[in-house]
Amino acid sequence: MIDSDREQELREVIELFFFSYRAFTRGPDEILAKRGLGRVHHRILYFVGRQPNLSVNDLLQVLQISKQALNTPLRQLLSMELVRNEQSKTDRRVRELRLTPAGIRLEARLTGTQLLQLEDVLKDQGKKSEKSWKQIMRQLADD
Amino acid sequence: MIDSDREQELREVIELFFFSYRAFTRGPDEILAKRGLGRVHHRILYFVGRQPNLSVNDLLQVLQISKQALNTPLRQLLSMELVRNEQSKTDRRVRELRLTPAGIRLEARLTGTQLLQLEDVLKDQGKKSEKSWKQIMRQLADD
DNA sequence: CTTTTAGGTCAATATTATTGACCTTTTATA
DNA sequence: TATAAAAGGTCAATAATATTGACCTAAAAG
Repeated sequence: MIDSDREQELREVIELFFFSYRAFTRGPDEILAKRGLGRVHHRILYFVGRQPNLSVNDLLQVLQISKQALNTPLRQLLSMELVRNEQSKTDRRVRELRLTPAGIRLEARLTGTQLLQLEDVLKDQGKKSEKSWKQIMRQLADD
Repeated sequence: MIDSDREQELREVIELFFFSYRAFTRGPDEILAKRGLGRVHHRILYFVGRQPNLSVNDLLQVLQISKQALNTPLRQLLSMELVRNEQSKTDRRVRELRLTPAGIRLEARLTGTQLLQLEDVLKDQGKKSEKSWKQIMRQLADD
């Protein structure tokens, strides 16, 4: 059992998690909405940008969605020429995904709002706080 | 413009945010799914529990969803007798929401998984890290 | 040569959300 | 007091996003 005062502190954490996550996704969401895109499109652009030549299967592992749920938004990004799709040379079943120059630009705009948000907050808090934040989040993510 | 090494550090933050949020909502989501409930039901239970006698309008402000999107899950919680709905004495247009004993128990189970997760992580990290985490999240939320 | 893997796509369905319209009850105000 | 505004509720149509199941090709692995 958790002590009641302690529980109140932890409930603050829960609420901050909820409100900050919402604030953090608002920037990209607004830009996406203007183009008729959704959060999954951003996630695809983000992870393909971070790791070029990512396979479709790897992307599915990261996003934890079904192949069919990925298919539509990925196809849209391909037909908008924001993402490219090339056959791997080592295994020709595999499609390696990369961002096109336009894809790189859109990803930079989307993620850019979040980078600015973070830079703005973290410059006030110091390197040590940032490390602590990451440690906590890493442990949560590894659950 | 943001320095490229700095950008990599901030992209780590973005990814940790994504992965930790997903891990953090998994516990309640699994319990909810067994009862045919969704994340909104948890949010209703959570915020009504935190602030008993919350009005429907106040709840809408917090959740930032439409009245119609709240209506169905709230009605379900009322008919399952997890939430109660009483006319305010000072303004009889207003319905004050409260958890029933069963609602309190379910909310405790749902939020309980998150409290345990947090307690487990934060006990390793110390009070100071916890304060830093909250500071950062508060600033993000207030954006 | 057969099986498995990677990828793709169609169809049916489910969930969750939206906007718009319309209703009652109650309070506030011109 | 008559009327406007606020709080709440609900129906309908639609949209977005997801699921599962089925089935297909191409290429690699056994």
